[in-house]
Amino acid sequence: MEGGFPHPSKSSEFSVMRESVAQLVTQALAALQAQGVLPGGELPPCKVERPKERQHGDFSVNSAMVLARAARMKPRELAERILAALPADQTLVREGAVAGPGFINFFLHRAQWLTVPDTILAQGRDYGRTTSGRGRRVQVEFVSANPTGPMHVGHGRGAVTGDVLATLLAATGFAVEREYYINDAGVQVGILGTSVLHRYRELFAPQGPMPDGCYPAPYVADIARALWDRDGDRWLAVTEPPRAVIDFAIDQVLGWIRHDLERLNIRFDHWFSELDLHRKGMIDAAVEQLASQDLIYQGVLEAPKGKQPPEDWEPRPQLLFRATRFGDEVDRPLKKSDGSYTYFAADIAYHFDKARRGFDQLVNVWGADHGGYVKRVQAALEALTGRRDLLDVQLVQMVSLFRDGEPVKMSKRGGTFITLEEVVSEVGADPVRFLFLTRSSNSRLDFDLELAKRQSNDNPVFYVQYAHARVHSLEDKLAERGLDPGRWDPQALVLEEELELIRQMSRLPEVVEGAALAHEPHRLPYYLMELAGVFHAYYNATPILVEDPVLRGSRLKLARALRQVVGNGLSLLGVSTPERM
RNA sequence: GCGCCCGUAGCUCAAAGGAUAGAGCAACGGCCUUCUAAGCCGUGGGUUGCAGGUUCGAGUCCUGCCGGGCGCGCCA
Repeated sequence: MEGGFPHPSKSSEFSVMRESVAQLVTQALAALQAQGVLPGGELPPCKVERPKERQHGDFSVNSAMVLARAARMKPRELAERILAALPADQTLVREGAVAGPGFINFFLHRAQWLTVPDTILAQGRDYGRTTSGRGRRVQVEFVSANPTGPMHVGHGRGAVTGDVLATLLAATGFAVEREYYINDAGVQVGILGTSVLHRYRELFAPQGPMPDGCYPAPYVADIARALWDRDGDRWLAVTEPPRAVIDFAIDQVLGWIRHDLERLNIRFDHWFSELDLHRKGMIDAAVEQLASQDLIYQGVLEAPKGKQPPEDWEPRPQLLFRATRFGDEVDRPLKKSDGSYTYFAADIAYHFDKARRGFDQLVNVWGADHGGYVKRVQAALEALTGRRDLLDVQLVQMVSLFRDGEPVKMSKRGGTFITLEEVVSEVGADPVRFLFLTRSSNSRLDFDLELAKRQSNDNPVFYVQYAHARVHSLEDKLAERGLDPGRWDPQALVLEEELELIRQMSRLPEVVEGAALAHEPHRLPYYLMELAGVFHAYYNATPILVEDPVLRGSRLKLARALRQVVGNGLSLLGVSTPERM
């Protein structure tokens, strides 16, 4: 970690201009260390940024401001020293200037930028990938919808978020595994079994109303009929649903869930069963380990203040985990009053198991209503593994459906509930995947079914895909007119718009890496919309298939590079790259 | 009561602690029919909820308020 830049470059491999600049500055800082201007050893981290203002150059470095204190110099003075210490024989930077409070702004040689299209085309589908993950193992757990009913759009958002995050991490050089945690134990799946059993009996004789809390939705009857098809009247005599019936129902629902995920092109490496945790004694083992660390006791929790406590609330002693030792607000219960484990207890065992599987990092994508669980799971993980930062939880806010700007009214009771499957069937996988990532996970998302289907520029998916298709139509047009592809000569590209397009195209690797490391997949769609915007503007203003073979060839290569960048970006999102639209 | 998330242009939202806070839509003004998309170009629009603090620098970090969402025990 020499020179104060967090990611020592491997720019020969990726040809990221930014890395090359970082390398240059690193050399200068090392020289200043040798001269005694800067203290030896590791320096605080500095940044190379893309300035918003063109007049601030191609790249901007903040080293002088960060290191001024250590150097006991004013930032601008130090900036001058850094500039003077740059290697003399470099061909990258045309000009370096000290500006503002002490930024060093670098203006690159035009010829350097003009090497980028060739680099992109040479790297092809690999352009955008980096190795900074260094093969470290990351597990992304996502969806994990209860196997008690069809997935809704909120699950879909979590599914896309987790899937793309996993893809981005893989593209950044991590070894990634996708995992689905099946909540096939506990009360809810029992209710599913009871509901199915009720509908099953109705196939033989009229029954009374469903017991309280059961699922009235039509899919339950579908499961009951399938159960009848397989087992006949075998379960007529039972009163409580046997495990075989529950398992049958869960399998049916999981089949739908897999199908829905498949339609979104999402596949998991592992499906992890909560029931296995119970059966294999893994919860007992985890709780015993906590007990051996004196982190478990019998205690009485206070009822939550502020709102009405539950009807049947009464203070009673229960088994508690000392989560407060690890930053949680209160100690958390491990067993219910009937003696069975809480969901939290199973989650402790589950995450303990993840840790023992040797992952360097765990990422969970959860619905925002699970936000209250983050601290306690992290607390338990820290207690069991000593690692505070092993788990990162990305909370995904809810999705609201709209149609032509009007909210879609949904009620489970009224039967107007719209499932993920219905949305995907109506608008297609591409808009769902792309549009679900057009907000930060922390923001609620409005999804307009009509907008998602629209083939026009106000639909971001169309807008980006169309940039890709446009280049292909240029190829068609080329053949149609009997033109040859011309010749590449960077000298022919003299327009500022062309340089700007190249600068934007050069950003893909840093956007991918940044989105992966920050666990913020929405950055990629935003980048692609901006890139597509720059290209569309260029395309609208500038004829590409011109008579002059040199100009034609040069602009065509630019367009082909653009197609590669947009295509790679869309592929990382799991969105198709149509050649015609 | 406590914790987490959110509060940014009329609307929906961006912005690894960086310079003069950006896009899309809407509004306003212009051009138009030309490598497929009633399209393209441009303009205006802000005390980043409020008040302090940290530092070279805060929409971003800290503290306290205001407003909204989620959660805090037997759902997962």
